[in-house]
Amino acid sequence: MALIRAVRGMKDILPPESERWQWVETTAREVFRLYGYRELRLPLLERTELFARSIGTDTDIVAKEMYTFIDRHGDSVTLRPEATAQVVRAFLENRLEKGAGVKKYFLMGPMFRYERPQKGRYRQFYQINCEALGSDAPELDAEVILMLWEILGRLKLSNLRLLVNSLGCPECQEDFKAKLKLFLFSREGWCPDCLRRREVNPLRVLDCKSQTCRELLKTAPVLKDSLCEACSRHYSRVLTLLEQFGIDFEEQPRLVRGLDYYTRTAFEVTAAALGAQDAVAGGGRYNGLIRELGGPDLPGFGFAIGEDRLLEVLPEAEGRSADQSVFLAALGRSALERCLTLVQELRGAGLAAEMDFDGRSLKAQMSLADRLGARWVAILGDRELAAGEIVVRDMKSGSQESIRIMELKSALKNLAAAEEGN
RNA sequence: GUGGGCGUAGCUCAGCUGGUUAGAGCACCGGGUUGUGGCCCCGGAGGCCGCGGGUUCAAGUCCCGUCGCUCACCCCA
Repeated sequence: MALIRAVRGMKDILPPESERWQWVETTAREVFRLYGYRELRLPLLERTELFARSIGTDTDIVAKEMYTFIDRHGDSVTLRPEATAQVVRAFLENRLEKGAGVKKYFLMGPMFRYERPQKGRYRQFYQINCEALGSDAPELDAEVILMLWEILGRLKLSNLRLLVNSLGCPECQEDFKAKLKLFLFSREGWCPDCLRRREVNPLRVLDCKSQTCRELLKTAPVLKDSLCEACSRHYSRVLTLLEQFGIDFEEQPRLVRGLDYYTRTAFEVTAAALGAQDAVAGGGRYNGLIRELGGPDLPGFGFAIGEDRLLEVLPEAEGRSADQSVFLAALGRSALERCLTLVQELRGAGLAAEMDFDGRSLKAQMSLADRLGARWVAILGDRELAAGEIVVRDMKSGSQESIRIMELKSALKNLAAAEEGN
């Protein structure tokens, strides 16, 4: 019978890889805590109109990549393709704007987009999201980017590039789009995709990968020149702060974002090792979004880390759990009985402890302990039982000694603590 | 949605121009004597060669189709 396979574009995350995921998430949580960000846990399913209204009907995400279906009640619902829209929805629905100061949230979990899978792109993929609502200060932009940088740094990621740009406010964008369109239609030789883009979404021509388009774009108008006074000041303040924070960044005047709601600061973190899908994180400011979704006119800033991609560039050695576990090897029936309670005592003391119930030979149990990655093995046979002792073996060094059974718990705790100190 | 590459053991892969019972390394199970893992030695189990059809005396090998994986385009985290 043919086995049932996972749905296309969706993958299982298994040990030991899952431990690396935990480590990434734990690290991010810790940094979020330091900066005052608190966790939001939101549904995977939202009403379809939420994404249509926020992301933009003409974007690819909404036009052809959403998992949308009609539920049993006849409502159109969609598996979230990104997080910002639903964070804003929850923010408004729960009246969180009444809170004090800048509202800072993070969220992690799966997102869904119906795309053709490839390296670094899955139909169910994971994001670590961060959103700060309620301030338009350039200091906030810079601080959030700094926080992202802190997370990436703690994860020992290197060879990353931070690309920054400003998309301006809707007025600047209007002005720029007009100039750009004029330019695009005054030149010949665009690739077929760009011929389409210059009609539908001219900004996207700017990051076309085709060689000929790039050549043509060299004389294209630059967003920066179309920024209004206020947007321009905001942008340069952000850049100054990033410099002060000692963050290496590159201005990327052609960086645009695929979602309609972005304004002013936009940024992306890329990793060359990833191949075509090289953005590990991306984000920016979205000053009109909250009002667009029916709320007050509040500004917002946020980013998303592509967790799957991040894991691909995470150094191999990082995030592996250290082996600190104990294996109890019992010889004979009565020893096994004694071990059953001992193993629980160890766990009660916070030590990871396991044993075998099948009455295998000591050799087999030692071998098992080794393969399970036990750091220490405690051996209990008739001889030890009679003497009230137990043998503790260090699996790394191979040395072992006999101690009182009563002292097992404290002895192992000391060993584990000593290990931790190194 | 479009294009390229690839489907042989749990994993990574050999298998020459079609020719007998399809191989290796790693992993797994057992053994190398009495109560001690890793290393070494010996043995074992494990494959409708993705699936369907065709050509042929003969197909893992050639042809067609199909499904899947993968990389790239598109788009994005």
